[in-house]
Amino acid sequence: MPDPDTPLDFIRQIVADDLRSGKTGGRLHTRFPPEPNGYLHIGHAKAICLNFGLAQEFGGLCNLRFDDTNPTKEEMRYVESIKQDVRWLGFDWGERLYYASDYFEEMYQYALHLIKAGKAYVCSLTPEEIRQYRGTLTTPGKNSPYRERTVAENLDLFTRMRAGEFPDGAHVLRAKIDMAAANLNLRDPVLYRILHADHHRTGSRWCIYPMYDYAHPISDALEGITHSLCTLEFEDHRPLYDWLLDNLPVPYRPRQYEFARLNMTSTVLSKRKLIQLVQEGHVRGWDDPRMPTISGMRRRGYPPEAIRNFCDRIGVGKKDNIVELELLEHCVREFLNRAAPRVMAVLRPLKVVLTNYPEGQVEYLEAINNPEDPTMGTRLVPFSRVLYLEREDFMEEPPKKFYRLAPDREVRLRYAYFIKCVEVVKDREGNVVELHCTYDPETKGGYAPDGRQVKATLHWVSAAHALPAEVRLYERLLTKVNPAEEKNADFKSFINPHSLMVLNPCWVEPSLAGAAVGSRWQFERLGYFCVDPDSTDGALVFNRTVTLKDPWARIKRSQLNTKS
RNA sequence: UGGGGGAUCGUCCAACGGCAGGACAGCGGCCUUUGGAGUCGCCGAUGGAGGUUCGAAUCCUCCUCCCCCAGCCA
Repeated sequence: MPDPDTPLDFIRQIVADDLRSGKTGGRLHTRFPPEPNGYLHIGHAKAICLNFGLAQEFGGLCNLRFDDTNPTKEEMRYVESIKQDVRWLGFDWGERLYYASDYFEEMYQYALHLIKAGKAYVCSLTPEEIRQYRGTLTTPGKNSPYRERTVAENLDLFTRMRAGEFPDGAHVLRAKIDMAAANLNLRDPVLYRILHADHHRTGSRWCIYPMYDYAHPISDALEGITHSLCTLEFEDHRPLYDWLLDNLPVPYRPRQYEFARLNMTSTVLSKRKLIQLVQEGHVRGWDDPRMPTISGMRRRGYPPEAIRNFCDRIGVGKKDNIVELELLEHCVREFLNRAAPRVMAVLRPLKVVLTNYPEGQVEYLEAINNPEDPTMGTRLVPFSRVLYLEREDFMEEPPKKFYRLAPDREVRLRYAYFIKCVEVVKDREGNVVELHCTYDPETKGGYAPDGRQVKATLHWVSAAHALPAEVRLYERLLTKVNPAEEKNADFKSFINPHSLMVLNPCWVEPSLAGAAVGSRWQFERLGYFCVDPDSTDGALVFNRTVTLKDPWARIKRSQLNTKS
């Protein structure tokens, strides 16, 4: 049971009340019902955490059920990716993996029941005619001319629909409710359509397929779902959900509750738009680290713990929302700060020669793997005469508040020595290509015996020992914070042309040799990085998961702003 | 203009007739061998108008604004 001190969202409130009152026989049973027609994204993660989380918290069960009622859009590969993503997020459906298609026969029998009760009929209007007969938001619809077919005729036609006697679109089965209902969903909704299409699970066994509105309440009832949670746009469908359960001899009576779907800044979460990004090549695939998909986030290095924590923090309500991406990034940093070992890597190398360091000498310096967790131990990092430093860590004419290396200035190299820049080497165009520095042998380990201080500590790698790597940096995929706000514009015009930057070669410390694909590291002072599956034996590829918080970047920005 | 929902700091979520609180973001201090992390502080909201009440974000009335619905998609 949940901690009595933390406030419950409205769904948990309902569940707690129902459990207390015995309304559901003391049972909680939820389900996560994705359609296998695309990859799961962070919005699904919210639903997954809600449904599975509820079951965990209240001692209930949560099923994984594929809502596979439209064979023209669904594929087995999506089923597999969805299972993998749910599992990766840390949830377990036990033996309760179901498919709406498992219930096709029961659904068919229930349809027969409705027909016999005079509550469903076969309609032979064309799709276009059905639309016209439906009326509009403000005007009632008209009864279909086929509405009064006899039970016998309906039974005959529906049986023959199943038998494959008719082409796609020739007939549909409709519920007989009320063509004048203010709620369009009640204007004799279509229950079954003819689709001569192979289904990824039932093959060619069926050529009529149930609609979502018909299949969902039956699936829920068959599985004994107590609380059927869905998003707000289905609120209008609840009267139909209830109508079907009231008119069918189902073994259980579930209830539907609706919550607000997740929106995030600088992000699109509609399947249509995501599939467009993939198919038109705006990203490298469903698992592109810039994608808000679970697989994209996994590849990017977002830990499942962080995603779950994010879902806890955003809460569950009924009002439209747009959560700032920064909150997700905060959750990622928070987890990785505790979990990710630290290493040194130089993304934009600037060669530095320590002119007074003995040629050919190598020292192994002890470095702490994670200051947040001493049990993670230490490692040895090689140090020698020629190093790479981060280009950004040197400025020939340092502005105010720039504390890093500059001509004649002394800084500390992490775990190593104080060094001082004595000469700047440039090419013919005047670009800085190399620095000559001296080191102070008295400062080994990074402390000066005379007590003198430096303002900055820089990361570095030894040129002779470092491993080459490719590093991919990611920025927001979209340039608009709230893409949905721009109603008249194509979201693709907001695609950030600089969302991916590939850096190569970068140099990483040798301890990273053989780092496992998917392993997550903090590159000191730069951010968190994750080994990409594109890595090969000889060349590591890293994705930047998220940067560290960077006050200097902020100062730079404000200095730029005040100048302009 | 039909029906269904929803409005609390910039953002997300609390407060369930009794001091509007937390988180993220932003800003500032302390600390620091990561300008990281940590830590302290500041900024900052009940859509509007009436009413009920000793007392209203919460109850009532009216108004305003936002979202969803006219697939044989889910």
